Amino acid sequence: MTEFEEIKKTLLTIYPFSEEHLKIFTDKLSLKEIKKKDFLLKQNQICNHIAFIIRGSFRLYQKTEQNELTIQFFTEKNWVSDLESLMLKQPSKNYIEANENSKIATISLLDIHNLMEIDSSFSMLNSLIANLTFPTTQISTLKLKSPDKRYEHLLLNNPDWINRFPQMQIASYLGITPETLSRVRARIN
Amino acid sequence: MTEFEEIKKTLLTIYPFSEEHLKIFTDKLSLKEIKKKDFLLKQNQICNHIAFIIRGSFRLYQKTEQNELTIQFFTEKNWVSDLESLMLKQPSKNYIEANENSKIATISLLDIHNLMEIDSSFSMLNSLIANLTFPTTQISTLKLKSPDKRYEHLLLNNPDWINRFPQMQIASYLGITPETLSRVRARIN
DNA sequence: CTCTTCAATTGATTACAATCAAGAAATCAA
DNA sequence: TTGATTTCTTGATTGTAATCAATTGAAGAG
Repeated sequence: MTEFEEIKKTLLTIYPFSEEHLKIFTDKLSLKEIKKKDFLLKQNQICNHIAFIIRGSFRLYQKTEQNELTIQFFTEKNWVSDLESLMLKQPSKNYIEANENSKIATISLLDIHNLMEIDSSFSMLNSLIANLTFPTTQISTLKLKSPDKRYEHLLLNNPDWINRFPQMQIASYLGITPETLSRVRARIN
Repeated sequence: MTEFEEIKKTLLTIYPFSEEHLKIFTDKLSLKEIKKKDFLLKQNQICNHIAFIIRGSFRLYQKTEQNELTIQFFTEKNWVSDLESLMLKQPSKNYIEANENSKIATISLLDIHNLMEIDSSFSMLNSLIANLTFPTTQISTLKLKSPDKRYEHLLLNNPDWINRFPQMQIASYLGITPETLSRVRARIN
């Protein structure tokens, strides 16, 4: 299972787990195929898994009256979840939708907690969960508001997103209208 | 130590710890007085503690070229820390400054991890850490941009902040200028 | 208590992104 | 492949928050 190797690699960046421990962890994983436009999570569901993206991409967003508000994108070799719902065990405000046909490996929070009881070194999996997303950066870029600056910031930090996700979604992520994004792109390129 | 009672109460909201466990936890706490304008954390320091606010308030902010950008406020009976620096063990981008003379009880992340090794029920302390702040809500309110709406949202959710923190800081938190905030207030009241 | 400094208000002007609208391009379904 | 639907681009206009500026008000130092 070469796909588990990638997962083990990400685990080793947070803690020097033994091969044995890694095996115990990966044994808890379930592989799943998710078709484009299918949901990993819907509003009001309580999120109780985290998923490693083997292939494909996802988008976390909220539905407002007449819009979708994109909070975050996730691509392969990263973990995806709704941290807030997961940790607070609350119904989610968000949708997590596959933007492409994707393959993921999921593990439940319960399993993670059980692993922690088996062996304290698994406590380090917390960092894994905590790593999921720190939107602080997003908050500051939103407030340093110039659309051009925000787009440049994206170009610098997540250049791959730009050709991978529809501009409507990128615009929503940046907190601007699609028209403005189009003009920003014309201006900058 | 009646101040520890408040802390125990917050712990019990996340997990039914025994009185004995609560004692083990509170024994790790150190009490500190922090004067107004003193720092709990400065930029580039690695945050390795979390602090319970017994009395007073704090502000987490970034310094930009010529501005301060307020990310979050914290008041008594809540935990304060820089989640990102804490979990990723990275130099912080932020300052955490006392807005008033304050009294806190701190515990190191190391101590928390040690507790987890002693007894797996302490693994539940993760939720404590995770609880620190979920800025997702902030992101959506920033994008649903009308200053009036943002202020109303604040009035609804954190009315106490409004008379407690300077309007410059509130404005920065809302991502608007002080002038605009002043006008919003005149409009709404 | 007074003086100084910093914060908040109010006004006038400007800049710029949202909105409205229409056409071009790309994506999707049959 | 074709047609239908959605997304993207480009233009013209409008609304609104930022900026600049001046005054009032509050807080802090001595």
